[in-house]
Amino acid sequence: MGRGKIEIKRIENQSNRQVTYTKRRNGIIKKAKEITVLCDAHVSLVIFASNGKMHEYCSPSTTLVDILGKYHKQSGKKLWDAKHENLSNEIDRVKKENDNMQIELRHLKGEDITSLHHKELMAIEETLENGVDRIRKMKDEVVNRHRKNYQKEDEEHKYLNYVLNLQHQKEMAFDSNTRGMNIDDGYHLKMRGDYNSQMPFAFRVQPIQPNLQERI
Amino acid sequence: MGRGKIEIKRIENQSNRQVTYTKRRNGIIKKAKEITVLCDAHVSLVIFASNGKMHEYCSPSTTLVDILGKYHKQSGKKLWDAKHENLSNEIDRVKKENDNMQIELRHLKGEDITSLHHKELMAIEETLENGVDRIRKMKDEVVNRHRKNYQKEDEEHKYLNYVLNLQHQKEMAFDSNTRGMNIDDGYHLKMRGDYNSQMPFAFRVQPIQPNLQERI
DNA sequence: ACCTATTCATAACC
DNA sequence: TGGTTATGAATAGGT
Repeated sequence: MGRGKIEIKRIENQSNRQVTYTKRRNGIIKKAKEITVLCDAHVSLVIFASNGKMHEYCSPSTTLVDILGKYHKQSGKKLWDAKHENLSNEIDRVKKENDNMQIELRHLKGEDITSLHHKELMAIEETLENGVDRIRKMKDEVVNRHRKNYQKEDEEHKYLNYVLNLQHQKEMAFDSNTRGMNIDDGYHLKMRGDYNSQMPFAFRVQPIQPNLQERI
Repeated sequence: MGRGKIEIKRIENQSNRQVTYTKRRNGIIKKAKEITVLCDAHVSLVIFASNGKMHEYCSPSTTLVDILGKYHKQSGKKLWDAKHENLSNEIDRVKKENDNMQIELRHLKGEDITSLHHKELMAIEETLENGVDRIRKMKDEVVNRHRKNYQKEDEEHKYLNYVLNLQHQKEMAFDSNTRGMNIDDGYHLKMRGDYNSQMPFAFRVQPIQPNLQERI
């Protein structure tokens, strides 16, 4: 139902999927409400979108817990015990995963390696060498990026200083002139044109080597 | 949708209500299945008819219990007791540990490092360098140990060969003597004292360079 | 249960 | 995100 028929299979386009999800979710909840009213049924509906967001509907004058209680009686499935067991299994599974990762981590750090065979040691060494390569490349990239930023900021800072200084000089000159003094020593004549070539040397941008030990 | 529009209010006619219930229940369950597939949502649907009969739908690869677990987390409503909560907490804890290790592992392998600061990259690099050092030392140790073992075994093997050979020679000599022949060519005179210095050169242990690519 | 006129839900488009 | 509309789907009422 819609402008075209669609196959019932996962919608690949992410935003289409989201839109369809919202519309259909509303549709289902509407239907759930209707059936509760029309047929006085009791409905519990819990929907999780793929992004993890939850929506629920529960028929009025009931609660999910009530429904679950009834479910428990009717189905004979013991939700609590099952829940228990599930959780325990989940814990075991995750812990095992944990252990494996722990071991891998230790190996990469060169710990607990006495019992390893040569082939295994070689594999670990390769992984480590790859890692070092990548890390070093990224480090270089970070340093370069930072250096560029720093230069840019420094340049701006120097320029600002220069402009402020110039303004100050002018104010000084103005003050002197109002008092009948002339402090034009030829210095001010240079203060036109592009700021970089005519700026006093002290204000020009210098290549900087930042302290690499500091946080960047 | 039907031959006529109906108001959404309780259907008074018992059998109409029953029929409508069945039709709509199927409709809702179908919709639930569809949204599950189309949008990979997770759905839990429990319906009780007014006569008390229950029907449920739960998206595949999930269980009602799972859904309830997620429900519990999202809504904060406590559906079960402290025991379960403890287990849930344990899972959360272990999973978090998992995530952290996962991240550390990735970093050591040089993955997902674009957002890291320089200081962090340095720390990782150091860890990796330490790891490489240790792994290489262990590798050397393994190779040396293996070489020694190999030499030792080889030595024993050669010695055994020598002894067997010697015995064979004696038997040959014995055989010859019994037939009145003398095959003592001076060779046997050397066969006393330590076996190594007096062994024919071909039997002496040679340093061996094993193929390091093979499993040791 | 099945049928079908009718209403409804919604896919595509904006 | 929210509104519109052409179209296919769901279903009310009848058999």
